[in-house]
Amino acid sequence: MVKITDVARHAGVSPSTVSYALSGKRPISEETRQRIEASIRELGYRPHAGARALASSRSNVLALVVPLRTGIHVPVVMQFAVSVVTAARRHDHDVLLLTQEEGEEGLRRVADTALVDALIVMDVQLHDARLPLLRALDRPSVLIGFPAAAEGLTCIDLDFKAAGELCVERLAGLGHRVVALVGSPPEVYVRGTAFAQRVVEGFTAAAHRNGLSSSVHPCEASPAAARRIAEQLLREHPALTGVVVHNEPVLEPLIDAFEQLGLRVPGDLSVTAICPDEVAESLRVPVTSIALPSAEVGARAVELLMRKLDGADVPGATLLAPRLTERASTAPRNAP
Amino acid sequence: MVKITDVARHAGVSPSTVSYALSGKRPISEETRQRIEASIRELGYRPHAGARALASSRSNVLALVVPLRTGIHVPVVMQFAVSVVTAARRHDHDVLLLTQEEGEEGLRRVADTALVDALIVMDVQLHDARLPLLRALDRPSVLIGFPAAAEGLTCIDLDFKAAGELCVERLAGLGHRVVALVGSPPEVYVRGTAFAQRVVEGFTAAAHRNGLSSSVHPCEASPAAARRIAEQLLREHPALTGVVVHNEPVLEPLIDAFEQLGLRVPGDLSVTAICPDEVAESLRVPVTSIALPSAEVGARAVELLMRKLDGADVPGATLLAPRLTERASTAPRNAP
DNA sequence: ATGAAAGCGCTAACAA
DNA sequence: TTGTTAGCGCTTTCAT
Repeated sequence: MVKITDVARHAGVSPSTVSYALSGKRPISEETRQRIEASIRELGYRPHAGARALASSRSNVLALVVPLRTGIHVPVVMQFAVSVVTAARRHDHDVLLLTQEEGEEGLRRVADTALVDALIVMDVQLHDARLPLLRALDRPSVLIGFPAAAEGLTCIDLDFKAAGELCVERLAGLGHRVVALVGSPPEVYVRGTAFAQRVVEGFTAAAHRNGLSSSVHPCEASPAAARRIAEQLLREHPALTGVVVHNEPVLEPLIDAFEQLGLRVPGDLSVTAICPDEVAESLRVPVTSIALPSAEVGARAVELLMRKLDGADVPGATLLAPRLTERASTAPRNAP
Repeated sequence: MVKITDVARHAGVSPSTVSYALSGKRPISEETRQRIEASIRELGYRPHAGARALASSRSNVLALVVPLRTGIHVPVVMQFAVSVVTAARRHDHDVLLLTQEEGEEGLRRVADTALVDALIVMDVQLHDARLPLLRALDRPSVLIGFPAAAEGLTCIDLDFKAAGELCVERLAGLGHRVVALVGSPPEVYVRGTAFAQRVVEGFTAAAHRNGLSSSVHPCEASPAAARRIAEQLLREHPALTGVVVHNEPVLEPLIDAFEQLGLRVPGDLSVTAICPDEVAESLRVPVTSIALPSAEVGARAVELLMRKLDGADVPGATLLAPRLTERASTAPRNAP
């Protein structure tokens, strides 16, 4: 194995000069730098990661904790992971993959052994058991998602309020005047500041702003519940022509129910959803939707972490702008 | 930070004794071990990963290279990655995530900097550009998939021949007497020892063994080609009642074509496929299929790597037994 | 602009 | 069964 002293000897300089040439942490004369670079190439030198980590107390590795829960959309996770790796590489860092399963002990282990410099935690729950630990660790972290109490933590996620707004704006733009939100199961709204509530806020505010008649309907995640909601909507809001769905499992049965009740999508009813693109695309009627911008979330999470590692202050909350993808479930309102 | 000397002092022993107590590389008296363990707990000691790696020239980290190619089934990759992490942890190793995108330079980097001890490479192509590098690296690797020339490499994959056989056996067991294989595009068969050919071998051998009439049909990955094959099969093999499909993108259009031609699946025609479970499940008619056992492949790949790291010899080729999942596309042959 | 030298925290000979 | 000690290869003060 070729080491830094070999390079130093070959280039006729001291090891520290090679080190500084590599890190750029102090000025090196152009000529010396050239010689060093030539020696490095010629000898095929690669600094030993462990030695570096030991001497500099920086491993240049980030931990990424991925969820295993069923109900999480796997392609979203994968896309996210890839974007984290890509972004990390741009900053000369690598990514260590941890599974949720490892739990708090896993986080503590990679942090306390100095195996990683910082952590990215996906799928953060409202009352996540890992929060106290993340606050206590001596290395920075970024959470994907917002827990109920985010003080002292750095979080990033889709701007769900803006997403709710955007869905309504699009429906309004298509001429719809009566809209409904089919939301998450009731219990989701109960436990404090949830992203589900943010959707409701955005939905309601935008409906108001646009002078639309609107209503909000929490919905259990079952086909039967979807069917009931569809019937209720037709009964109570006969003029309804626009629906926003923020409840993945219910999306398909809901559309089916509407059609069985004699409403064509998008002929009689326009539907927009907040859900992964894979879900929206794969439905019988591909649904106009807003997805979590996973690649952007990953890249931004890494940027935040890098700034924290540089000792800079970063915002505690980062909200990403929603992007709506037009598909087959939306159309202009029929002439009355 | 608490270090090994702190633990040693606290326990009244030397640092090396603590080290040996931790690694088990030499016998420690029960009493001493107890004292050391107590000190470790009390002080909250965690060995520094970088220092360890430097002193022992083992990082206890494996690299996992995941594909980005479109056409690769993402859930399969993810499931595989999770099983690699889980298996690695059982052997006290962590997993560094690399993307295909990083290419050979990425492999060389993590190997030459001693960031990882060994590598797992997914989605190995028949003539993979990384093969020479993997052979030349000073650390062991395991490939998922078989390249055309696998000498000097350790590979693992589904036993595609056995998969071809198993499909036929199932159809034969259901009473089918005339079967066809709709295979990969023709060019796949041209370029040497491919997994596609292994399927053909198994299919043909099993058909023979069971006294079935059989035929093999390479097929382009397009709906039009699927349609043509369907028509051709009906024309040339009117008694056909069993089809094996080893061509993912063609699966759905092929079944559609059969039904448009008046054949019910599985009423008139039984279909089995070799494809990811996600694909098989999501079709209009869920298809009886054999999937790549990703979790098992991941776990086995790690085991192989561990044995190589221990200096043991391992087989160059590991073939995993296929497992067939019964779904809605197969039924006993109609009484004639 | 460069060099000398002291560690970083651990492992593994070598000794006893 | 345990201790002593010399590195592992690099970074970073402190000097010059």
